[in-house]
Amino acid sequence: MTYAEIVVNVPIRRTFARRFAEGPPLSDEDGPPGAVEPQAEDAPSLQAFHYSLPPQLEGVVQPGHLVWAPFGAREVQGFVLRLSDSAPVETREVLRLARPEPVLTPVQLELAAWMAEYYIAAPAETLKLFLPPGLLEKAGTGTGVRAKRELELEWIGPDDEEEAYLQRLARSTPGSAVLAYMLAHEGERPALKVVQAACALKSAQPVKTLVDKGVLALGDDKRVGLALSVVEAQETLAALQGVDRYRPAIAALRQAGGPVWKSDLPAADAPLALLRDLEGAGLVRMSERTRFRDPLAGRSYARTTAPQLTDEQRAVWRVIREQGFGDDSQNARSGARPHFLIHGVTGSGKTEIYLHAIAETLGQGRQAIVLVPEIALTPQTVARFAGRFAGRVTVIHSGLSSGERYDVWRKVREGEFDVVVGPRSALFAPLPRLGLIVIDEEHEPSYKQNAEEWGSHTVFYDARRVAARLADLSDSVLILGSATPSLEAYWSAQRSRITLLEMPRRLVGHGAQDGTAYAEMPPVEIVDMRQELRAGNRSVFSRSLQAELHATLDAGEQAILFLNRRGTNTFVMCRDCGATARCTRCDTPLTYHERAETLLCHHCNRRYPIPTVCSECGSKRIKYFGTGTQRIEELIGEIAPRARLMRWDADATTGKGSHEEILERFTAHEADVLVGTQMIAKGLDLPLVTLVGVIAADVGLYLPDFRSGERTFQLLTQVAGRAGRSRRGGRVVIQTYSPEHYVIQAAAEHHYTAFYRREMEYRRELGYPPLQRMARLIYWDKDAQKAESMAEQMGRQVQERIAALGLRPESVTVVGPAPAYFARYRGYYRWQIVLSGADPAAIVRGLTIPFGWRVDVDPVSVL
DNA sequence: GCCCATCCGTGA
DNA sequence: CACGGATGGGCC
Repeated sequence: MTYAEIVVNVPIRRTFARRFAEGPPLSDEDGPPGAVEPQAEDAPSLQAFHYSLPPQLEGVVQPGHLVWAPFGAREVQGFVLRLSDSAPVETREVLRLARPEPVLTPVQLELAAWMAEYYIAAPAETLKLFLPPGLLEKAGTGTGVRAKRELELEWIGPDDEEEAYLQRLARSTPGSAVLAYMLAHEGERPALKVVQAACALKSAQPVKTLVDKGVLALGDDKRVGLALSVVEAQETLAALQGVDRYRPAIAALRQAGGPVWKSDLPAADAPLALLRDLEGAGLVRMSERTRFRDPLAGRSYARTTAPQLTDEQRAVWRVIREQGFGDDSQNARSGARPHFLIHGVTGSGKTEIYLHAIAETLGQGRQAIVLVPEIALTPQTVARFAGRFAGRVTVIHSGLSSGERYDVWRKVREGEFDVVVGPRSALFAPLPRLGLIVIDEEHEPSYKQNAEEWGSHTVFYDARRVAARLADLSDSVLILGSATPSLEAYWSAQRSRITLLEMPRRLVGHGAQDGTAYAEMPPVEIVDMRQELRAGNRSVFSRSLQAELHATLDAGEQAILFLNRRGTNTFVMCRDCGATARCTRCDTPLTYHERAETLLCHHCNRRYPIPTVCSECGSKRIKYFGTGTQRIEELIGEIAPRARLMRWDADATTGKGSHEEILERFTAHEADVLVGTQMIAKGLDLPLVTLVGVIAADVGLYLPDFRSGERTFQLLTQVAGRAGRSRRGGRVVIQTYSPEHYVIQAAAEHHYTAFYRREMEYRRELGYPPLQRMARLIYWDKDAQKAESMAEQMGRQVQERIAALGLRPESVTVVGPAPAYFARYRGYYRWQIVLSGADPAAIVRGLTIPFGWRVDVDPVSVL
């Protein structure tokens, strides 16, 4: 007897969920003031159940299959997780397959199991990451998201005799037949049925339509008569018989030169009845077909060919081709292909290497996943891949509807696409013959599913880690690329787990690879803002930055000013009692946004009215301190009124496509100065930019997080890389209060390895990753007392567990239980326990974890 | 989701 | 003590 463990979607009660299953936050916003907690309500959740296989399904049902199974009084869909020879409970029988092919590949199943183990998550939850979106919605009845069917139209009429066809068509329409009959019997009031019969109509609909239009009048005795004068009725008939109303649809259909979806025609030009007329006249073929909701629909990409590689690119590519794609590579490393890290400065041409690797992969009949940070997922990025491999590339991004997502998933599963470009979650695309994974901008924290996030996530995975595992399971090549690699990746490269490939030189201009001109990295000046103060300059702009800014404007060039703080003023304080305006839910200081006329919590996004009196002492003397990007705009107006300004931050880019719009306008030199937050740091190529100013390099540097140095270095390096990407050259001014700090020094010298060595010393000293591993337990609760007591309880359990494992005290460090750095968020009190050591996850694995706790293995931050 | 067992209020 | 509505657990 074979048994199957099946994961079915069993909605569980929300009140129940709040206490035992999911994370605390279930809605994004608090309800209105005084709102009661939501009533019992069911929320979806996957759970595993055991079934037996009937004889006819023995050997047919495999792990990964979607099947129908009895569940209570209902039939539900479920995924076969694994097969076994025994079951721990009495079982019922699987009914039948829901789809002939398994929905998940064996590699995906194995990866899901590995993730559950590694990230200490429920197997069903990791499995869910791989499932087609919406497939298990509506209690597993499969009625959620499905393929879309729509009418497809194709012009099949003759090219020249159109007019004749149209005339016949016009006369044959039911409406005109009815009206013609009524005109012929003018003065009479024939019964409805008589008209119907005379016109050979199956229904009274055309008559009713004419009544609705006020052409005919319907009496209460089911008799109809003309409601218009004879002349008016004749005009109406002429219009009805006229061919003009068909013309727009016909023109559109003929112009298309092939099949067209009905919804792609302007709705007013092509109502269904009109199209049916055309079909009836044999001019159009209509068929209902499954329509693929293509995220790249409506975009055409210029087909591009591979350019000649530069010497540097050639050298890097040779290593990847020989070690990664060569026939011997499988034997070289006990079954796994090597992983590569391309450490290439901004503009060094890494993307071309990715494209070569994809071409090689496709040439071997295999497929590729390309991960990019969500913010970099612009049409330009997609175009580079879609243009090179026309028709074989699809894209996943956060803007897709669940229907589009489902269609992409299905097409990928069916092997219609060979390259999937997308953010973190694109890793779970069901490519059956995966052979390559590329992770661009590998250092980006967005590759880690953040345990801080508001939502019901339960698997806090790191796409880099998972990709490495996936590459090994699927015998794929893995290529990571970054100008500022994460310490983890670079450390792995130092220990030969990853093959390090250096691309230290940047190409000049926008993909100008003719004759290969290289540019120098821009010189960086560090300005000590303490000196500026001493010299009597109280402006946020140093004298040096002001001079450079004017020089840039004089030369007709562009500047970028970077400040990683939004808003006008970053805190609001009472002059009399010193109280600052704080978020009632997060306790963080509020930022003043002049444009929006509001105080904003940057943590939870809640808005507050601008205070007129201090909430503590009632004083009217309220002062605004601290500088954000909006204030910088104003201040530039004061020192350089001639500069045309643009701002690029989260406040300026609310609408869809506004990122692109701002970029396009700045590139077109519609502004001289771009002020922005870290958004401006990401992979832009702005040839006219010759000056980059960092207003305050220290923002974020002193946060009590082990990665704050790494983050700041990456940010500064990236921002500095925006300058001088053309032959015009460029310069960078970094303003700071800590000019001697190694992060700032190394960034100014464009010296990654100098940073790496110092940072590793610090990590080694304090036992931080990548030298030690971390696991973090976080608890949220609206009740401060309960949060504390739960944390204390967990703390005791952790200590007991450590004692039970007999670990030496120095081999594991436990920080907490203690309130997190951001101790409150959206009204929840946050407590945490951070474990570090050789394998802290092993400690967590043995714990009983009550509801409300989040387990974050390899946390990206511990704030 | 939906069924069902249980709990606890109401009113006789 | 009978009824009904709310509550919470199980379903394999």
